[in-house]
Amino acid sequence: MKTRDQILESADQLFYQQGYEHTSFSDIAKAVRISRGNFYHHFKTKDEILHAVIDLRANNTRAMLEEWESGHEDPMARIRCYLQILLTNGSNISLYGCPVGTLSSELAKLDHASQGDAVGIFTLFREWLGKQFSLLGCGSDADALAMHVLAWSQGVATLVNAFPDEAFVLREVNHMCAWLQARVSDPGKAGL
Amino acid sequence: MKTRDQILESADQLFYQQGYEHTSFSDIAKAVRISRGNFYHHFKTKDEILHAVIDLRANNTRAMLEEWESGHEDPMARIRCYLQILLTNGSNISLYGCPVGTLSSELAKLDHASQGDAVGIFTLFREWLGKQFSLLGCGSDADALAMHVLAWSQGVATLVNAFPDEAFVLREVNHMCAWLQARVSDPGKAGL
DNA sequence: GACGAATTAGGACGGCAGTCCTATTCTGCG
DNA sequence: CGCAGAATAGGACTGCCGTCCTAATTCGTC
Repeated sequence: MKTRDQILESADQLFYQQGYEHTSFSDIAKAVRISRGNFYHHFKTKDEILHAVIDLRANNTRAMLEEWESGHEDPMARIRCYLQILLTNGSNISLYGCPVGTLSSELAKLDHASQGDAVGIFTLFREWLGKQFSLLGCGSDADALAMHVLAWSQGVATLVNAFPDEAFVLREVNHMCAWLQARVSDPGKAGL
Repeated sequence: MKTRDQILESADQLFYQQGYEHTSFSDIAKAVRISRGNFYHHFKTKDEILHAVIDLRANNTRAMLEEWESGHEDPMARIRCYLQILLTNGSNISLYGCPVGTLSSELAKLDHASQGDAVGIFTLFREWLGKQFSLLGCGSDADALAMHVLAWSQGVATLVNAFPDEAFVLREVNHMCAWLQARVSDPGKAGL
């Protein structure tokens, strides 16, 4: 495996676990077991690493979304795949929050130039969810529904990070699935 | 106004806008227009300032909750007060996110000793909301409903920070109010 | 007005951050 | 083998961080 990729992989993980600003070159160097000075050959600045990490995450996200799409014919089942991450990634989320949301929030506070790129990952989910709702015949509500699902899952991630409680996540995911079912089968009754 | 209080007020604001770690002593000194060395007389460490800021926020929160409680007889109206902050504080939230959620997330990543205190502010809202749901006759569901409302609002705050869009917040708050009404008047139909 | 305590200013300090340079080692290819 | 270019190690450099000290000033009280 190329050193550059190892750096990216470690940076990706450390940025998630410790935050971007709190992660130093030394931290990454220690993780990759490489000398500090060697970085300069692969990345000229810390911002450049961040940019590459966001790119990596975006590509991974795209691949995941495509996988869900090719794995399920039913758009509802696809959306459930999205909701399931809260459970399958539960332990990480309760420790570090959602990788997309926390990075976006941190960069917003730092007024960092890459904040837009981080939001871009949100946009991938937003448009993908919107597409699924369109396929379900939600028409002009599709984007609003996508935003609603995004917000819901973000909130659960934030809360479980504050109050680690697996039962809470399970309850909320079930609630979301039930709402999804009701909303699609009878748009009037389920609100929004 | 006492210097100590001015420091706290500025630190409170800067921690919110820039994050705890990204805010330096110099930043606060500049805001209060005080010499850097003077800090040591009021606070021995940065952690001590953070602790005092969290205390301040907790007290402000308690006061706000009591105000809502004494201002409205109807528990539903009280809960709506909570939901309204998303609108009245909309511009700050879209710029910096929720003060409670973002601080809690940051401290979780820093593995900071005060993270528990920050979560304590969440707990204030949680228990207050739970109390209102109890008064509405939700019995053993009260805490779950409180967590649900908390998660919902957190998610909206995170999303509007990523996608500044006032219409989205308005839509979600209306949705929440409608859900609240439905859930209380007919627990079975509205789910959870 | 004088004195002791509280407050303030200014800067010293050690440490680590991000950046950048240079000398050395590795690697692929004629 | 020999050589050019890539990759690596180690450390120098500047600058800011949090912390802490000391001297000067202000302030309340007798």
